[in-house]
Amino acid sequence: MIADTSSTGYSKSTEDYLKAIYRLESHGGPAQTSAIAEALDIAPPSVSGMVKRLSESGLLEHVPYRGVQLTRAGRRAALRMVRRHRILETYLTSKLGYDWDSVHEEAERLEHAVSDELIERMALALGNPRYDPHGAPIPTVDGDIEQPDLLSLTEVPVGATAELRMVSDKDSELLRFIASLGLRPGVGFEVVGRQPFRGPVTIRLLDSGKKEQVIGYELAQALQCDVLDKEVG
Amino acid sequence: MIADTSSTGYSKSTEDYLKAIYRLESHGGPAQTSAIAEALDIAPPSVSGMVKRLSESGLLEHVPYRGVQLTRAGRRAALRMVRRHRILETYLTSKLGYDWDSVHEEAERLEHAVSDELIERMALALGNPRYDPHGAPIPTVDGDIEQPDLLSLTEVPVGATAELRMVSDKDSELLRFIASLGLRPGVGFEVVGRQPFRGPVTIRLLDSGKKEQVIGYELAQALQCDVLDKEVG
DNA sequence: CTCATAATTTAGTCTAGCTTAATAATTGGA
DNA sequence: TCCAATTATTAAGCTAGACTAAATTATGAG
Repeated sequence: MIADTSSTGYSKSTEDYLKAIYRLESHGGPAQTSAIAEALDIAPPSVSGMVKRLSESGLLEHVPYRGVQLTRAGRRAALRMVRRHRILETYLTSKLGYDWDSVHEEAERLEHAVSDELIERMALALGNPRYDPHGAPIPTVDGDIEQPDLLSLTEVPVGATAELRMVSDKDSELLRFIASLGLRPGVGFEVVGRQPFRGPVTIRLLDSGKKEQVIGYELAQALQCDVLDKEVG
Repeated sequence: MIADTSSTGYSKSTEDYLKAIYRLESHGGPAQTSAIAEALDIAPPSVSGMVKRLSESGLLEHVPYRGVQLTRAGRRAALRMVRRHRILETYLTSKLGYDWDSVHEEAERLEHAVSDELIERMALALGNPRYDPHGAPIPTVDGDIEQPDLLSLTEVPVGATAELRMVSDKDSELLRFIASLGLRPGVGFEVVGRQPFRGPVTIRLLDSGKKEQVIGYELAQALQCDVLDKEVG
């Protein structure tokens, strides 16, 4: 018997690989060995080995030296993990008082241990939420996931009104910082200005006193926004 | 790095061994290899190997061919797992609608993955409960555990009034069955009769219509009771 | 006290998943 | 076109934790 987890029979490692590959694929094209290694903080040869095992189990297809792509089964398993992770984050935040900058770690461990039943009970207790605390869409039980059409703040045109919709859950310092600026998913703002050469973006929040905030380029890149209204100047 | 879990650095296996050994010790004397093997459904030679590793890590003391005893550190770690398990069972039952006959499995997996922080948040949300849904005492954060002085139903004298206090969480069929008889921790009853030769025990419930129930010897052995009042006949 | 049986440990394997070192394939620039 | 740099793979080896088969120790009955 294998060191399996949450009742799928996949190991924790397998589940982590699938999730990472899913993410990489969604950023375009096949996932490269080095990118997987980087994402999981594992040496590249270890990835080669694991990729071989995963493709033998039919979870992905591997073209040597070219990269991997999830099969239908692989994608299903990956989306199941994504659902678990996001339901867990939502539950921990709204029912157990976790801050949005600290749930990621906890969910990262729990997602391998919870049963499907527990996830669905949590989802039910939450009223089947569609987004997690960072604004990321939660896949359905059937593995459907909304593909929101968002721009990073660096791409929102000056003068436009937009809404922050999604932030990565990975960097808790970043999350704490943007929360301190009054930014959370759902908060609207107007882009007041942007400096060239990867310079900062200035926005004015629409609520709470219409404060202006200057946001560095790196940070702005991490903020996924929905453009509500483009002021025609 | 080791396949560690909940932030203690101990592996899932280690945690399972400690818990099992703790249980066995509390049933008297040092835990024997074969008993550990039986409890964990593992072959005895595997236990010998693991016991060696655990004693090298200072979690237990091993006298070859005689058995093992937890060290202070081992007992602390074991009680931490017991606390986790019982808090989880209580939380799942009272906040997520699990039945008492199905929580054990879920808790068994989660106890290795949750952080101390999550356990304490759950405990707080529950009002720091002292007993789990099966009536078992929950160790404190400091590792103190109540040692309830109970008798199994087979030992409660005929004519006495008693209260069901604790049932093992391991056998979900048993749990379903006794629930169907109206028995739960806290339910009081009078022992009406008992047959010799490991025969059945007859009790009369004190509430809900004072129904009489006949309970087989095996089952009666599993019911831990507090004798409230011994009728002097 | 001795011997058979039961319990335990040792010896030798296996697998998953990781490592580093060495080899091979790909790609972009001159 | 060819070579250097990058990227990926193979090779060899490690650890935790399981297994079976064989050897050892303990125990209880005569």
